Amino acid sequence: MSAQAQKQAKQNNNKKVRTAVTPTRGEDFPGWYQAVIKAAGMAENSPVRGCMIIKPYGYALWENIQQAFDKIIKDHDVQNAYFPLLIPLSFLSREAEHVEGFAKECAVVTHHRLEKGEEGNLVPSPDAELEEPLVVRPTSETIIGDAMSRWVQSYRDLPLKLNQWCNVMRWEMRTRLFLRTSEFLWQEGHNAFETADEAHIDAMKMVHAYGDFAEDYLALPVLRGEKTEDERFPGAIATYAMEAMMQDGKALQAGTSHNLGQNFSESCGIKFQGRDEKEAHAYTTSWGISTRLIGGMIMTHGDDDGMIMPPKVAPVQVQIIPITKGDDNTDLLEYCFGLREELKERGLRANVDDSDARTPDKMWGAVKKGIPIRVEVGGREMEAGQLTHVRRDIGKDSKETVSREEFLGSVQEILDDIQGNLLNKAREFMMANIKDVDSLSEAQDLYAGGHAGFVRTDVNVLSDPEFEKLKDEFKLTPRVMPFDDKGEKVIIGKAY
RNA sequence: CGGAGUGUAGCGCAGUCUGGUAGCGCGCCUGCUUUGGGAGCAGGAUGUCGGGGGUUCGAAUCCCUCCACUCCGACCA
Repeated sequence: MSAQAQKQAKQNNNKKVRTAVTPTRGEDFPGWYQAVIKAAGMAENSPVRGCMIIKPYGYALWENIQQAFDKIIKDHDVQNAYFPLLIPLSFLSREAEHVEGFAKECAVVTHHRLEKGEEGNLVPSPDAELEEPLVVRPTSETIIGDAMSRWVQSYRDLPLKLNQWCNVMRWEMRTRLFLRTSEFLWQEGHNAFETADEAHIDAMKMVHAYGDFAEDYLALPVLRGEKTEDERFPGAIATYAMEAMMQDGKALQAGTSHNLGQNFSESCGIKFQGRDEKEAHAYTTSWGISTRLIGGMIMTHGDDDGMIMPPKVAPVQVQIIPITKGDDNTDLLEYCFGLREELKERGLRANVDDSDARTPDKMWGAVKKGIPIRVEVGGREMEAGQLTHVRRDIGKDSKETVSREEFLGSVQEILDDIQGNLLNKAREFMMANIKDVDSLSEAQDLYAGGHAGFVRTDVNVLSDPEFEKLKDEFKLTPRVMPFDDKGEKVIIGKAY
């Protein structure tokens, strides 16, 4: 083959549009999801079954989520605290439904010492067995309830609003990075009130706090509403949730807020003397969001070139890539670092890629990490006091060369536009994939015809025997009864 | 816990049926040439072939045994 022919063959090959990530979403959605996480360097599987290692880039994203939502928590007059990782087994058993719900997925600590076994390996020492086994917290209602029972004596001690940022463990059968891991990071809020009304209002307030946060910060459009009885948190009288739709049309429960009524205050003994001088049990709520949100962001915003970070929580908002030439790039790097300083002064998270990687690799690295704005600076731009910038959400068609001043003046605006664009695109997708149907047979036809999204229909279908068949056939579950439909409709879909 | 499968270099795999000195691709390292959307050439490093036991002159390969993981189901933020 001649050099010319080789060049031609290469060009033809390139026409197939090489994606930064393989497989593509269309080829294999779950495979694509794993590849995005790997390509962006967010997390990986660990030697411990079902537990992930969150790598610095993924953890930086979590920290930004944490910092942003922590402010919101405090705006709701909730105080942060920390409770033990290990919960006495007897605590968990206090609430009947609760223990029933979590018993099957608990990691249990039974010993407090190791010794040399017969084969020289370490084994739990038989004479060091705990009198009462300890459970690695799957959630902390019971141990926080126990503390509250001691802290609350009078109606004057209420409301008591606590939150903790921590890890929890649920021994899941099948795990997937961020979406379902045995150990995950979350915040769990636990509030106690004097009246049923206050608890109801609080549970509602928090699901809306989640919904607003998901939309405003993560650009995740969500449906807010109540969970059906079957999908309720074990021990709750009502569970409210925000439900998101992934690009494959499946549902992701992105956050939940529970009204626990007096179930936990009775089983944990959270009682107080009321204004009427009588003894009463408090009304409690609990609410949580987790690292699962990261999985939701990936599957909502990512494309075949990898991650796309919403600017508000992006670990790096602007990646500056010096287009180095020859040996001495001192001036160019100085220009780039100067630019970074100016971006930092504007409160932005900017980074200069001065690694010795090759330029195209740096560019694709920024693409795969989903950094909202990539800035390229070469010798020519430096001379002219210019730079070239590209938006991740649009790609190379958005490439523009402007003066440094102009960029600095408009960079925040561009980031805001990206943030809005991501939310709008995701919202349009979700809305386009929710189909209203009047009957179960209509839903049946839709799914049989390959519908991959949600179906919205009358809540009465929940008690229809035909609904069970539909659920089984297409692996569907009732996701949420949206507040927007006043609880008269139910959203049905396939869940993660 | 049921069904299926896989463990060989950092990653992805071939080699196993039919026993005979450990292989390929990517990545990594060195050098030169390159560098504005995924470079080319040349050279190089890396392995208790999941663990233990057995058969054999000889085992990644055959036999026994244990272990781990993955996928499908049941469970789920």
